[in-house]
Amino acid sequence: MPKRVLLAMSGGIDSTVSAMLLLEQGYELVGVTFRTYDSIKESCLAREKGCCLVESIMEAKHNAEKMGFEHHIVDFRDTFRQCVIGNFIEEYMSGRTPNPCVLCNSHIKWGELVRVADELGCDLIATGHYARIRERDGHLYLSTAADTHKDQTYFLWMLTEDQLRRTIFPLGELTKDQVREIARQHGYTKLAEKKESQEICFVTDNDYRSFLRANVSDFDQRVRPGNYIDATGKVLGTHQGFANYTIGQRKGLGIALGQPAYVTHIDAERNEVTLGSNDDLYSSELRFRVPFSRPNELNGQTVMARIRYRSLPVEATINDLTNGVGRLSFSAPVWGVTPGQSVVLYQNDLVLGGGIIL
RNA sequence: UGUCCACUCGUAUAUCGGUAUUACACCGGAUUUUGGUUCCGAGAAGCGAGGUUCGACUCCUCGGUGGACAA
Repeated sequence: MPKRVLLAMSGGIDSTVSAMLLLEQGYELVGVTFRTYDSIKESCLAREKGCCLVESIMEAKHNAEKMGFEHHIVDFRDTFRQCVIGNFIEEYMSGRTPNPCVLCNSHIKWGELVRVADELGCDLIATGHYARIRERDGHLYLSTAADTHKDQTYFLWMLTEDQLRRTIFPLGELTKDQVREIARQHGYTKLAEKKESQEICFVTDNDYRSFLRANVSDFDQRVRPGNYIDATGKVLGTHQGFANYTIGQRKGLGIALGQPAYVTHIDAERNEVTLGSNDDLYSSELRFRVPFSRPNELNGQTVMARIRYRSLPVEATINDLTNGVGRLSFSAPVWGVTPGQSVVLYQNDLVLGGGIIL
């Protein structure tokens, strides 16, 4: 009897091609698309048509019907708002830079997906992520995708072994080009040419600052203009409120210092934003928090640590890991350590764990 | 009121008697399932009025504005 697989479908090329592959492999498929938030983009209003979001949900449904398997649209708006958006707002309002995709993957995509899978009698769950799963010493680990440029393990590091045990990544062995080619072969030429999705899904028009203003009731009271200062505390100018900035930011500072200026530190309490040079952003150490413990003992290990998506992992040693808080010492300084972002710890292709930078 | 100094893209600056530089900001694009970074491209200026000169942002005169000093 074929195994029933619950496939998370966004309406994009990756999840659609995943469906094709799973069907070819003989799985019995059930498609599910999450309704996570409602927003309307200006660009959609301007064209007086349904928004991209609704269109993708419908496209996912149509694709599933076309391929001949059942599809469900599940309303996760409450959980999503509470968990992902809530954390997003809280982090920014504390002067940190959140990583909503990481949280969404672990809490919504997998957290809720497993529950839905159980309800629908599915043994396994699948998504169109570029990642693999590998076993070592009796434990399951995330493993980087064959297409290193598309590897998305950074956003998936919070998945637990229990979640991995029920997961399939149909695209893990493929490159993006191969995925496009498969879509074309199946007649989905338009989908193959579709632009990659990007940006935070619930933030319209790529403007998280407006989102905060619109979704934090007392935003204007809590986020007020304050001082730009340098490392010595000297006042350099006026900023628009700490929550509008992130570590390493150069554009949008609205201040001319005669040389490029970057945000090097954010103090939400004092509403101060420190500016410095590019060199000032290098550090050889960071502290991180682990929300749960992995099956292995990480303390003292030397790993490859990635402090942001699309940056090369750098060799680092894990120290003083106690009570879910640890220290990471890099063998070479890294640029732009940003509190709130994830640090993901690799050993070759395996994801050993990760943490939230403090 | 007198003397001296300054005045250049939105901001901060460079240069030169002959196409006005650079940085930041702004706009567009590339890259990217977070923020940010990076890359490419565009627009954008000589305080005003005269004069000298083939040609003035540059030199001269007057005016304006700002600053310093003097009283």
